[in-house]
This record gives sequence, structure tokens and C-alpha cells, in this order.
Amino acid sequence: MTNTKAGLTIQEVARRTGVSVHTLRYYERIGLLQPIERATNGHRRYTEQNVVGIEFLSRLRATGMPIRQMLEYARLVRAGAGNWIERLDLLESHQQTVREQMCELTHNLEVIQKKIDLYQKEIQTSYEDKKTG
Amino acid sequence: MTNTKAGLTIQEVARRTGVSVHTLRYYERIGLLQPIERATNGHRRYTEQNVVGIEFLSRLRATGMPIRQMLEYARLVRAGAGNWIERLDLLESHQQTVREQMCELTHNLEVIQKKIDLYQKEIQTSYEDKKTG
DNA sequence: CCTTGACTTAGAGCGCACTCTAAGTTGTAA
DNA sequence: TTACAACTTAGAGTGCGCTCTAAGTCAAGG
Repeated sequence: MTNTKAGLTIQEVARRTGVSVHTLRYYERIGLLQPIERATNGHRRYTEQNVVGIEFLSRLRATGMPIRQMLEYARLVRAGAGNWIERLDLLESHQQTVREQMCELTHNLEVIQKKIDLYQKEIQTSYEDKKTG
Repeated sequence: MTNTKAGLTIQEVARRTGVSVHTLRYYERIGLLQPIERATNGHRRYTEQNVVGIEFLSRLRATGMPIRQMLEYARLVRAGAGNWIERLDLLESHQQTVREQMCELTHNLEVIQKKIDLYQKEIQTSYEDKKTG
């Protein structure tokens, strides 16, 4: 396969973004990525811009944003300049959600920590029993 | 339905733990909960102990522990006293996983924050343009 | 006696986000 | 020219964790 046109192959993008080849195609199919440019042989050729976009999308995913909301965000971005407030609202609302989740997570971790402390005490006790008895 | 035997009904447990009736039965079916005592009519009757256990399990779930690992934990608990080290290892390993996830989450939130800042700047600019032009 | 409603079971179905398959095309190298 | 590797597509399959359904039992109230 020649580089019949400039741009990154799907493999290269997968390696660079950590998003699998399959997932990249899937994201394009569902409209999360706008149609990617093609080489003369029909193969995808990604721009650096595309990569930046994919990296941001994968951060949204990593913070648990559902695909549906990502589609909404992608729609806003594709609509072009001017809808800053809508984009802002979407991201801030998501940020808020994640912050709340992190609070709960922290709280739950504390409860688990208490159980861990309890087990450590049990282990300590067993050890002392062995030494004494 | 009479309380043909002391203990909480599945409804009451669902309300108190936030785990749905369906999910409570499902958890029992897959062995995450040991077989719950029955009233004479076959209905489940949960003890306070059961509730405490379910609450802890749901904390594990809330922190993203997969059911498979929860099953392993449940198995250890059911095996009785003495396996403190195994239980401790399991919980500490999970704790570590969650801590790492929270680190990544924090980092990703920072990236999203930068995008938010960017949009806020855009909005600010639009506002000033309107005022000036 | 009959209806109502809470419960029981086994098993099917669902939503999400991938992940993989099969069949086909294209360009390069032996 | 033949083999190979990388790509293409539409669509099927997977794994997870529920969530719901259908058919049945049972006790209480009217």
C-alpha cells in the first residue's frame, strides 16, 4: 500500500490515541467522527486535527460520558463556531456529574478502608495469638 | 401476606439498600449472597446482617468492582474466619485500582477544564465584540 | 368465594460499547 | 503471478450487569 495521499493511517491513529482500529471505524459509523478523508484507494487518511479530536473524545469517554452525549457534543462542534454556550453547558454539566461521582467514590473508598483496617486488626491479632499461645 | 417469620421483606431491603428487588434476587442466584432464609410461605426474610452485607457489596459495585471479583470476595467471607489475608489482599488490590482510576479521572478532568476555559474565552470575546462593534 | 397484591421461579431480553467476522479490494515484493 | 498484508464494508457477536416477563403460589380483605 502506497501513501497515495498524505495523512495518518488508521493503524497509526490507533497506536497514537489508544483507540482501537475497530473503534475508530465504529465512531465514524455512528457519527462521532465526521467522515474521514480517503486516499485514492479508499483507505482512511487522518489529519493531525482528527487525532486531536479523537484524543479529546477519548477523554470524555474515560470520564464516563455516554456515547449519546458525545454525539451531541460532536454535533455542536460540527455545527461550527458560535455555539460556545451550548458546548460549555454540555462540558460543565458533565464535569459536575464527574465531580459528584468522585465524591461518592471517595466516600465508598473510606468505607472499604474501614473494612481493610478491620482485617488488618484481625491479622495482627492472629499473629499475636501465635506468638503468645 | 402475614409476617409468618421475623425479618425484612425483599421490598424493605430494596428500599433500605437502594438495590432493586430484581437485583437482590439476581445477586442471590449467582451466589453473591448466600441463600436467604425463607418464611413459611417461601418468601425471603432478610436479617440486619444480610442488609449490612448487601450495603457493603453495593459499595464495592459503586467503586467499579466487577461481579466476578465480588463473587470471589463473597466466597472468602462465606469460608468463615481465618482467611483475613486473602480478603485483605482482594480489597487492597481493588483499592489500588480505584485510586489509579481516580488519578486518571482527575487528569482527564483537567484537560476538559482547559476546553471549558477556552469556550469561556470565546464567549467573553463574542460579548466584547458585540459591545464594541 | 373471589380479587388483590406481594411474593416465587426460570429464563428471556435489554442497553451499552465495543469487537469481531466474512468477503472483497488494492498495492508491493518475491 | 502469486502470495501477502493492510485496508474496506455491513452486519453479527460478545460481555457485562442488570431488568423484565410469564406463570404460578399464597394470605388477607371485601
